[in-house]
Amino acid sequence: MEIKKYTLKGYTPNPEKPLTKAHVDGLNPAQVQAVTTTEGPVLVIAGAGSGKTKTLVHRVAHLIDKGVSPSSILLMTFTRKSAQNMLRRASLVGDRRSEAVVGGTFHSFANTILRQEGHRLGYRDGFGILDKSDAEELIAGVRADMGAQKSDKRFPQKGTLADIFGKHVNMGQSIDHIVGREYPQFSEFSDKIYRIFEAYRATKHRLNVLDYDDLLTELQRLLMTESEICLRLRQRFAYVMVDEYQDTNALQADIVERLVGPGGNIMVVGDDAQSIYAFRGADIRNMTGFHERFPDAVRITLSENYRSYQPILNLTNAVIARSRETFDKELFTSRSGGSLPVFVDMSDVYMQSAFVVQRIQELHEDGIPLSEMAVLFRSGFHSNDVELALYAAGLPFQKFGGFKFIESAHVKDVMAFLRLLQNPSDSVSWNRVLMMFEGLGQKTASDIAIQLVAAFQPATSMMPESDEDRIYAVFFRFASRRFGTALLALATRMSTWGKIENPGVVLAELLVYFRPIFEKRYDDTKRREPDFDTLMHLAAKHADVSTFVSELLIDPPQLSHVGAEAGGESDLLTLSTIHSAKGLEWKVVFILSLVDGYLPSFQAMGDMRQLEEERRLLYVAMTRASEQLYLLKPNVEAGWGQRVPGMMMSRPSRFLMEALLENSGLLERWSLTPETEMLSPDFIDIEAASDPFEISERGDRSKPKRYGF
DNA sequence: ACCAATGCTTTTTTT
DNA sequence: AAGCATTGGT
Repeated sequence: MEIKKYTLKGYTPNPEKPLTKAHVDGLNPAQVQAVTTTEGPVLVIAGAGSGKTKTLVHRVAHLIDKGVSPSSILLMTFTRKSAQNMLRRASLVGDRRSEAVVGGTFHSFANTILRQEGHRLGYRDGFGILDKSDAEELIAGVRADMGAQKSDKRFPQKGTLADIFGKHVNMGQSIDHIVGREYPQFSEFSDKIYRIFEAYRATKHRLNVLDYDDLLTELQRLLMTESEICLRLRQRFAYVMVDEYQDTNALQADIVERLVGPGGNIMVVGDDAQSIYAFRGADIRNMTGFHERFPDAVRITLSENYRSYQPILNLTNAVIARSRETFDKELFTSRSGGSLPVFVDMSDVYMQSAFVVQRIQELHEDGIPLSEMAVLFRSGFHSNDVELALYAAGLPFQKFGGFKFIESAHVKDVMAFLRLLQNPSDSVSWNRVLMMFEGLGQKTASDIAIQLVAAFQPATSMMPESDEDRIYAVFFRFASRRFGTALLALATRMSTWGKIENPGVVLAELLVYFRPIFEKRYDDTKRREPDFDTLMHLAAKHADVSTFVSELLIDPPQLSHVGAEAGGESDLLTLSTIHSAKGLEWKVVFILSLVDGYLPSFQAMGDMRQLEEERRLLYVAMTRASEQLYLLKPNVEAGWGQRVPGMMMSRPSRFLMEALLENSGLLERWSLTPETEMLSPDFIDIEAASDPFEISERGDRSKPKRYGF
C-alpha cells in the first residue's frame, strides 16, 4: 500500500524538552562557546578539572535539541565506560534520545564497521581478534618459521617485535626508521624485521584474525579504498567529537580526518599537559597541529578549574610549569579554602601501608565515603603491600589497571574455546586448547592447528562443509593417538556449543567441560574460581558469543581485582594505576611511592621525552584530587629491577623537588612516629628539613644509576 | 621425537 | 605468576 507524504509546515520534530537555554545554564562563557559552536572544526583545550565532560555532555544535549538526530552524533572516548557515562549524563540533561548517540573507543568503532564491511577487504564473517599476548605468540611462530636462528642471540624478542610493528603502524613511520631511532642495536636486522612483519600480516589474514592495530589500519584502508562507504559514513556521522585527543596517534588522527571530510563538523577535546600515552605512539602534534589539518578551526580554552581547592592547584601548577607545553593555561579556581597537600616521609613500604590504612579509616569515620577516596601509583605492583594491609584491616577496595583478570591464564583458557566458536581458524586458540590434553604437547598441537587452519581456508573443496565436519576430518587423523578419544569428544561438544546462541548458556556448559582440566592444571583453584562468576556475569550482558568475545577483547573491564570483603559492598575504595585513573576524580587522593625510580620509573630515566611524560603522569595523578592530597614517600629497595638490584631508593621524585625549588611552602610535611599512632599534623619548615629534600648535585642524565642514593 | 616436570628470570603504563 | 630454557622420562 502506498503511503502518502504530507508535510507539516513550520514544524520541527518535537523535542521532549522544548528548546530552552537549559543546556547553557550553569556554564561559563568558554564552555558555552564550546557547547554552541556546533558547525565546523573546533579544538578545545581543556585543563584538568575544567568541566570538560560536562561540556561534552551539554553539547550532545544541545545538538539533539537543535534537531540533530542522535544517531548521527559520534562520540569517541578512551573507554567504552566513559562514553556510556557521558551519554547517561546527557540523558539527564536532555532526554533519553541521547542514548542513541554512537559512542565508544576507536577500536570498538572500527570493530563495528568492519563486522559489517570487512568482507570487502577479504575477511570472512566472524573474524577473530588477537590481544597483545596472542599477537606476540603468532609473531613468535612466524619468526621461528622464518628461521631467526638461535645463533642470532641478539635478534629481537617477540615482545620487542610487537612493539616495533605497533609503532610502525600507529606512527606511520617505516620500520627501518623506528628501529634506527629506538632500537639501534637491531639496526642490522631491520630488513629481516620487515620481512617478519609482512609474513605476520599474511598469516593473520590466513587465520582470519585482526590484532588491535589492524582494527585501525583496516578501517583506514576501508575509508581509503571504498569511497562510497567513506561518503556514507560521513553523511551518517555529521557531528564527530573526540575526547582525550592528546592521546591519539597519527593513525587515529587520519581516521578522524577521513571520517569527517572537508567542511565536516568535528570537535576534539584534550589537554597537552595530560598526554601520557606517547609510549604507544600517541602524538601531541595531533593537537598542536590541528590548525594545519583544519585551517578554519575555532580554538577554545577551558582553564577554570572546578575540581580542586587552590592549594592543590598551586602545587600541580608548579609541577607542570617546568614542562614545556604548547598551550598555556595556568589553572585557577574560585573554590576557596582547602588544606595544603601533605607530604609524608616514611622508612619503608610497610609504614606506607600502615599510614594509608589508618588515614583512610580516620577519614571514613569523619564521614567521607570510601568511594570518594583513591590510592594511585605508577605501576601495578606498587600497591601490593597496601592491598595486603587493606585486606587485614577489612577495608573493601577495587583495583584498576595492571593485570586484568582477562589476562590470567585460566580465563584465557576458557576464552580460547569461545573464540574458536567465533573463528575456527584461530590457530593461537587451537594451540592453547590442544595443549590441555594429556600427552599432547607443543609439536602435535601445532601440527593439528596447521591442519585445522588449512581445512578452514576458503574453497578447500567444492562441497560446502560445515565447521564441525572440517574439525572432525582433521581430528580423525589423530584418532589412534592416546588423546584421540578426548579429541573427538571435544569436537562433539564444540558442535553442540556452536548451536547455542546465548553466551551465558554456552559458558555454563563450557565450564562443566573445563572444570576437570582446570582442577588438574592449577593448584590455586580457590583463588581463581571467582573469575568464572565474573565471566558469567559479563556473558549475560551480551546477545551472542561472537559479540561477547570481541567486546571482551576490545573493551575489557579494567578491573583487575576486587578486595575480599568487596563482594556485595557498594562503597569501595579505589586502587588504580595513574593511567587507569585518567579522567576520574576523588575527594581524597593518596599517591604511593613518590620515589625517584618509581615515578619517574627507572626505564624512563635517561630519555628526556620519556621523562617529560613521567612528569605529566605525576600531574595527572595530583589533579585527580579535589580536597585532600597525600604524597607518600617510603624508601624502597630496587628488588628485581635490571638496574642495581638491592639498591635503596630514597630520594623523593625529582618532579616534586623541582616544583618546590621556588616555593617550598606548597606542601605540608608530616612526620610519623613508629607507635602506629599518628601524630597530629606536624608542620615542618622545608628549609629546616634534613635529608629527603636536600638538593644534592646531580650527575648528567645519561647516568641514571647515580640517582637514588 | 616428543612430552612434561623443574627451576630460573622477568615486570611500566594500554587499546 | 607466567614465560623461558633445561633436563629427564617415555
